[in-house]
Amino acid sequence: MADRPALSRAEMEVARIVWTLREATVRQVLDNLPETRDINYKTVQTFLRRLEAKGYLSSRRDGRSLIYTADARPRQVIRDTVRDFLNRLFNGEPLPLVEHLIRDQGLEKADISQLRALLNEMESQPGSK
Amino acid sequence: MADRPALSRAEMEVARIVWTLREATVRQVLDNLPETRDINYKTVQTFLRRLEAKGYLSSRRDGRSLIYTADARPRQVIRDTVRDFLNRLFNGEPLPLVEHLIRDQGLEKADISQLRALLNEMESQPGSK
DNA sequence: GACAATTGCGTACAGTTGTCCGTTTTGTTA
DNA sequence: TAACAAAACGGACAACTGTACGCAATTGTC
Repeated sequence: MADRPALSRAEMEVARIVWTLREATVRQVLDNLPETRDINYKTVQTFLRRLEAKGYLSSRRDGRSLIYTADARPRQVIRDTVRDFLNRLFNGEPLPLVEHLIRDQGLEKADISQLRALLNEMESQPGSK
Repeated sequence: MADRPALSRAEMEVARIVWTLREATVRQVLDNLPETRDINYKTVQTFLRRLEAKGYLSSRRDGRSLIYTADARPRQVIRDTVRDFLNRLFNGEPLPLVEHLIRDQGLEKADISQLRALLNEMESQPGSK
């Protein structure tokens, strides 16, 4: 697990899409960004290039295009990113953020029951770490 | 509610401390940063200066020192920051982040019951938003 | 009052980030 | 096969970030 340089906000946004799709070209990433996100093809291309340089993605050629795939383990990257966010904004404590999400970020009613189920599940199992 | 330039990660870290203390000098912010955070007095000073320039804090003089206080509404700033984070990492959906926090960020057993209580509370009330 | 400590103020600076352009290469199609 | 469209490649660049120094002014201490 090489120690890679940190991801910027925009880089993370792009990397996540590749991870979700499992693999993607510049064009596909562009198409999968939210419509509200106004961004140029070339810009996305730059981010993917940088992500590869930083060791987060690999690329292979397919005809005229490059296909990017995960190199670092996404799960771990997300965990680290969230942890950093937690440290800076919530004193490192997850619960206050959960509370904030529930109270201030419009968690739906349906989500609540799903959450409750998750809590039950957690309780029946010993700390999974 | 002026449209202020976004806060960088480090700026946010510093701003949050001022908000928590309600007001603070450079020295106080420095003292309230986590011990693991190795950072120079002058650097903190720079951040506070920039935060004022960006319209997030005001300062008033008290003898030799400057006391910084909130200018923007912290609640709103945090909400916006979390929302941005959510958009980039979790497709804008709060529930997956909550799940991540519970599963992957070591939520304690005690937290679980507290969370359950919160859920009950939410359910008894109509959407607060 | 002299000296040390503390603070503000101005300044600096390399690295990162977000954004994109111009040129070249490579499949595709008339 | 010549022309076209779509990509890559490589370069650019201003703004922002994180980090901190040096100096002067203020204040506390002996």
